[in-house]
Amino acid sequence: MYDYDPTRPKWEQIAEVLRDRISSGGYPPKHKLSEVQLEAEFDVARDTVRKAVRALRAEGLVVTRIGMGSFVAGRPETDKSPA
Amino acid sequence: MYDYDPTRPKWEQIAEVLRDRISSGGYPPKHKLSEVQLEAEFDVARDTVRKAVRALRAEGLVVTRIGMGSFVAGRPETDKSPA
DNA sequence: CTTTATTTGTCCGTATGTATG
DNA sequence: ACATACATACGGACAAATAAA
Repeated sequence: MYDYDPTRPKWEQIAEVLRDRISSGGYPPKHKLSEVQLEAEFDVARDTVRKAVRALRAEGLVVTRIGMGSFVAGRPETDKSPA
Repeated sequence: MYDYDPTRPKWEQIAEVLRDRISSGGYPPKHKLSEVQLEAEFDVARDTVRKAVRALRAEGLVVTRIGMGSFVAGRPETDKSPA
């Protein structure tokens, strides 16, 4: 289980963990971030997970599509799309 | 119960007690200072408790976060934040 | 096309706690 | 002691979008 710092919001701490997984490569581009899955892993309400994901989305680290899910965003420049 | 010195503000005396608990380790870092709880323990109004907490906050002994609560501050040096 | 399942979006309410008046 | 506002956190319910059978 996770040891949450009571002086800071859970969603913020969860966002940090996810941000770290993304930057470390643990969560590669296209990796799916399921709300229900994160809800279970971090043992929090969906509302809390959504706040964390929203933060990452605001940072451009993840993209969300209704009915599909949230995914780790590929780096803006270094995408292998042919010119 | 507490024996308050009538010649001095209650909040000041309460602040002293709390300051002592913090420095003695009775209240370790991250320990929560609930206004409701202190209100009951010291048998004073919430305003009185708030004045005491405000004093400790001004001294940097506690940190307060909106919607979360007031907590004993960790020492400035021993923060686990990397960068 | 319809049904089912999955997932995000949005709204409701409840509870706790701080900030302010 | 009361009321209002805001922030966190939890839980439920339904809608919308997507995909697959």
